[in-house]
Amino acid sequence: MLTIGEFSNICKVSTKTLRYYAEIGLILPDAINEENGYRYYSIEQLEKMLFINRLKSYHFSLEEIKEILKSEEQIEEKLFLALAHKKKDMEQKAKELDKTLQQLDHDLAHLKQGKSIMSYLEEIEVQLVEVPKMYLMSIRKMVHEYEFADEYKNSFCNLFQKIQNKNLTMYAPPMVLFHSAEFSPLGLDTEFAIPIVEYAKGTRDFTPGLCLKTVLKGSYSNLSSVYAKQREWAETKGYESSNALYEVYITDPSQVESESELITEVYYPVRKKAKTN
Amino acid sequence: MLTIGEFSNICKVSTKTLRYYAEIGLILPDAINEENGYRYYSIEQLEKMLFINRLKSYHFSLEEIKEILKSEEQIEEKLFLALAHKKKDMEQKAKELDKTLQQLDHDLAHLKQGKSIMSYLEEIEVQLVEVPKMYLMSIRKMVHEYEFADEYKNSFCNLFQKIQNKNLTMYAPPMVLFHSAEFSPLGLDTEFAIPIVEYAKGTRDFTPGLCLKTVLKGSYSNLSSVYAKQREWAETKGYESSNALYEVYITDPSQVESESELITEVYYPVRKKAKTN
DNA sequence: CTTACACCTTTCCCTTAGGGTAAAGTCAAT
DNA sequence: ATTGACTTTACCCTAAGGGAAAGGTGTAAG
Repeated sequence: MLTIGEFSNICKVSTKTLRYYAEIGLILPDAINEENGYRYYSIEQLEKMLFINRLKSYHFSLEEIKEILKSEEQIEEKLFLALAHKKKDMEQKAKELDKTLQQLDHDLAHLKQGKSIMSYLEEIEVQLVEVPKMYLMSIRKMVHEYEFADEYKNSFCNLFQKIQNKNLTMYAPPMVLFHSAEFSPLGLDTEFAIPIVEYAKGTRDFTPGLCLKTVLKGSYSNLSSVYAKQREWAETKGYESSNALYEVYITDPSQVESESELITEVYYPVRKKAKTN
Repeated sequence: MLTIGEFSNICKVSTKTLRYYAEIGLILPDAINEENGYRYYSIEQLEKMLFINRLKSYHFSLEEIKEILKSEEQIEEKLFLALAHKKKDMEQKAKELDKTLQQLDHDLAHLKQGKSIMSYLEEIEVQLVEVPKMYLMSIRKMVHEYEFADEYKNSFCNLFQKIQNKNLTMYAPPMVLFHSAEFSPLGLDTEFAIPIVEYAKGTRDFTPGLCLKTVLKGSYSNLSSVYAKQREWAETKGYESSNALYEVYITDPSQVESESELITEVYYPVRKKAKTN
């Protein structure tokens, strides 16, 4: 039998950690001296501890490791599935890390040239446009971010068929309107819509009127920069919000190879502010 | 002025987060209504918030971000240094992620063949050897892990010179002995030593005697597996520890291209256990 | 003018995976 | 018997917020 200190030295796991693992039931000492509470670990437990360390290196949470260890019968299948899943996670993470590193390089290059990191904001163009009244054929539902691409495809597939059936004419590219900006547990209140020339049953009026319009090329992560820029523009030119903003996805997010090919139009309905001074 | 909710929607940062940032002084509302405590943010703060988001995406801690924002004068230089440093961190991280992914693939392949993940343990060979008495020329000091490679080089450089000066004969490859297994704030109690044939002043006796010996090829992260294996071997064959274990670094860790080229011998001094039954 | 409802406030507890420290008890060797 | 290394429990702390509760506001519609 090994004392906690010996066990700790062999496995390179601190005694503190071992006590914690005992507390959460991950690996319990083989025996505990009733009188003084000393923990004793068996030689066989070394292998279990090494296994735990291995899983930890794969970024499993202790809860997940417990779950894997618990399954006695089908441990191999469960382990295989868990590992395969973790692999995907980690590949995703690696990809993101790579993307972030590219961004970082980009920023560093900018700085070297004496430009500010946030100078990209100045390249965001805001135009004031009058958007004519449209008829929309649309589907509105709560959508989570992760299912957005799928819903996008399904909804527009659906809408295109309806249009064909009813012999209607498309007036502009498909649009997506978000009717609430905040995230709720149900997802975002999303309306997939196609502007139609003719009025027809099942369509609705859409009259955004005067709008600030910005064309965003590339990743959606820059959306908030666009929002900010438009807000700033409105502020300095004396406009105020008149309605909920909406976005037009010129490119189909599920069809695009790289994020950099994405094209999105952001519309922010405004009106001239009444003079207050 | 923007309410916290508007500010939150534009920047895609939760109101909870904004309150937290105000609490830690990262970004304070431009104005607070004295009567009802409502926070109001200005349009100018949007850019600051976007900047914070950018830095967050580079894995800066909020504390670090605060530090960067605080420096008004030399913000560009500071930012440049910080970014360059973060870049190194992230590249290191990416490398580790890559290594872990390779390991994972390896394990998955093993599982597919129906082998257990821990089956590698069975390939760790433990031999019982009698190590003859040696004279050691050595330097002993507290060494941190991160300075190990440097200390290794310096110490052996030093020792080699001494040997040459005194005209002594090397008896075996350079060794490193760890006299305490646990980590202390001062580092590990490390002895860099070269076995010498002749007895000479400045050398010390070293008589490990009977030892379990294992040759480890590859990364040090498998050291604990070796320890565990030797312990198990000793247990089942009725041996017990007789002295502190030591390791011999056949390869110079600073000269090796890839971790997989590392060769380390682990010696675990033992004696036959007195029969207790 | 009232009411409904969305929005805002503070306060308290919870999360992960342990680290640090203190006070007190215990083991083995000298 | 003493010493020094080891062990125990108990308590507080971390980073970056999330969740919920309880109560106060703002505004738009009826």
